[in-house]
Amino acid sequence: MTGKVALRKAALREKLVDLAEARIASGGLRALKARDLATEAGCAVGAIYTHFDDLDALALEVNGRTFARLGAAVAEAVADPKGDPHARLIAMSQAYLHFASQQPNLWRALFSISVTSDGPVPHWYMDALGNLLSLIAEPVADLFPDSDAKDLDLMVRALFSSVHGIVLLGLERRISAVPFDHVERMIAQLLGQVGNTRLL
Amino acid sequence: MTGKVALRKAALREKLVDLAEARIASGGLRALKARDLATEAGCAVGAIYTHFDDLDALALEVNGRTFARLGAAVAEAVADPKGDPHARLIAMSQAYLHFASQQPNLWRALFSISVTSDGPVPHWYMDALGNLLSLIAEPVADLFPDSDAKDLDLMVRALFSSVHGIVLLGLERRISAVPFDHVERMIAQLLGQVGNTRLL
DNA sequence: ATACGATTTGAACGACGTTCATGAGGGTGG
DNA sequence: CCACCCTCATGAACGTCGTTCAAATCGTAT
Repeated sequence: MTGKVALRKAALREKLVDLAEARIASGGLRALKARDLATEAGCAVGAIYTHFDDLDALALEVNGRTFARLGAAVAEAVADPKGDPHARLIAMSQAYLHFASQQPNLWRALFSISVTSDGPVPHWYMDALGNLLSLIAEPVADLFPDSDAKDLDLMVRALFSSVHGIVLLGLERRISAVPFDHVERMIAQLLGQVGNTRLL
Repeated sequence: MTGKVALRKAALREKLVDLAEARIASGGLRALKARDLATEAGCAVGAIYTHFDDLDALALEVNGRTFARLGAAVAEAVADPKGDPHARLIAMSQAYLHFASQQPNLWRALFSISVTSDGPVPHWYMDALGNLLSLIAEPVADLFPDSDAKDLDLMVRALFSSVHGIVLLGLERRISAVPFDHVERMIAQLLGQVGNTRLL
């Protein structure tokens, strides 16, 4: 039975990730403190560092979970591919907006960590982003049937970045005192413009 | 002569802002440390706090300068209003991109501080943003002559946020391994799509 | 039962932002 | 010209943070 310590170890690890997720969700990345975490988890501060290189690594683990849920939420929004390309793009974007607005701290952490940390991007990060982009690629390809793959890829990235920017600044009270449904309208307005002209 | 101490005081204040700007420019907001700053300025740590409430306030002062330069750069890009609305929008956006790419840390600080700090937004912040938005508003109004002011305002904000998002993610090596001129193309592609259809 | 190795402990370390009693030095009224 | 005052600069000190590490703990294999 080579498992008793392994089980405890795995349990503590998961508990730490759970607690870290809760703390980030409620107070943002800044609320992730080693001592608080250890106290709440019922272990010593040092124990954290037998499971994670540092707190950034722990936050990255939380980001992994968050990104998976985000991807699922967006994928679900286009699960059955009925509707014209515009409608699908808008549905995905609004799923993105809703996800971001319902858990702003977790969502923001997705993009804050990557700025901070210096190491290589984790594989799952690029994978998750790739999945998101490939979801967008289908309706975009329908909108620009005559464009080559390179232009389409740029347009997909441009649209993702655009929606991301609208959501980012839209959720920032300081910048846009814009109410929530205005953000929805901005997204719909922008995406409604796309696809009536050849690229470039 | 009620001025000798006032001069020294003003000089130190400006020196602190200069040094803070240089440190943020070279190492990001994280590189703004009270002790380093005091050492380089030739004063004691405590002196910083006679001029600024805290380091955030000092960084905010730097942001004020940065935002002014950013506004000037974008305004210069559309100084003489020849060219069609698309060309003007693209020129402004690429000025924005160039500014952000040439001083990424200062540019990022513009949007990092506002997330962190909790107080009310400084007046100059909203003013500077308003100026930027009004610059965009003119070509956008040309592109949508039949739309009402409310829709136009939303479209202006949507376009600003979109370009901001493209620049933000485009400069983030981790997310898009996209070379610089691809970012230019993404902006041109997106903006080229806008204005051929009625809004909403 | 004993010894080993992995895991946990929590005091300790260095760096950080910020504060505050103390000191120094121009501005001002006599 | 002097002495008082009051503002500003000083830098040691405080509390908090992330992180480390020698020592203790405790399954587990022999």
